[in-house]
Amino acid sequence: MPELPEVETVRLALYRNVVGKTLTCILHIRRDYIRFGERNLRAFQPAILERVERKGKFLCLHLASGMALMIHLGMSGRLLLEPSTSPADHHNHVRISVDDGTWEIRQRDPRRFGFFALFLPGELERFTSWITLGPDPFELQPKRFYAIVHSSRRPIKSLLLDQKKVAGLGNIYVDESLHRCKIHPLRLADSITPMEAQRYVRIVKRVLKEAIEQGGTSTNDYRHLDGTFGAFQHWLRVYHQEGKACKTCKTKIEKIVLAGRGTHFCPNCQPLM
DNA sequence: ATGATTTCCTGTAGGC
DNA sequence: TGCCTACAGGAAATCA
Repeated sequence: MPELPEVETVRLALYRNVVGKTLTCILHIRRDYIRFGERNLRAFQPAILERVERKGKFLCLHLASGMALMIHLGMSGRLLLEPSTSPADHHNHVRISVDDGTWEIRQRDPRRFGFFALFLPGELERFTSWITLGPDPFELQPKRFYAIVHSSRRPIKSLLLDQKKVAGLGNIYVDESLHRCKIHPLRLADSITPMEAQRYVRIVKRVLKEAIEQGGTSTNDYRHLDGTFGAFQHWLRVYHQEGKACKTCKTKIEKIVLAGRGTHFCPNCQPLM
């Protein structure tokens, strides 16, 4: 499922391939996939894509006209740049024509947990899930992070999944970062020491950076803008590794359910104190 | 107010 | 082999 590294990989690919080009028209939108801003669709006009912003797992395509296309990939979403001659299937909920129409940006999302929205100038500031996002992990200061965990008695994993606390982490990178940090996912957030908080900030940045360099994790649905696979699934230490030997201590990786999510950890490396 | 639970959706994996 | 059910999960809504 696309998390920060996957969304960032798509953002970088959009920069290399589409920024500076004109988004000509919205060819197709599945009505119940829009969720926000549907009344704006008629207002769409051709405009140059000026810049692509990522906040957490959200992508925001800023157009020279002042309009903004907001995209969330949900859990099975892909953003693909494909020739308009290649066949689109019924999972392509949004299609946008680029320049002369030889290429299209297509959002494909079988499970439809993602969304697409068109915002007119000034409307972005009222989009709650965008403006309430917590800090990006790459801009997270250890002191700020300690303040966040110190004020919550939720299990640390549940807090890390909360986009209002920290933006961009999902199930894969929470499990991976907690294992590398030797913190049990059930530990209450306010039991995290200042030293652990400092270490976590350092380690989560490193994991996310490595994942971006590997082009993200392609376990199931995620693909690059050109349809190719990411490679970070080969570097996972706990996620989807239940029953396998921990890379650090050979103990079997366990899987439990926490906050409704499959949660993977090493019971030896990550003691529940 | 806070945290836990439910809901949306469909392809896939597993059981019989 | 084929059918059926359970499961996967991001974020909003709802519940306790």
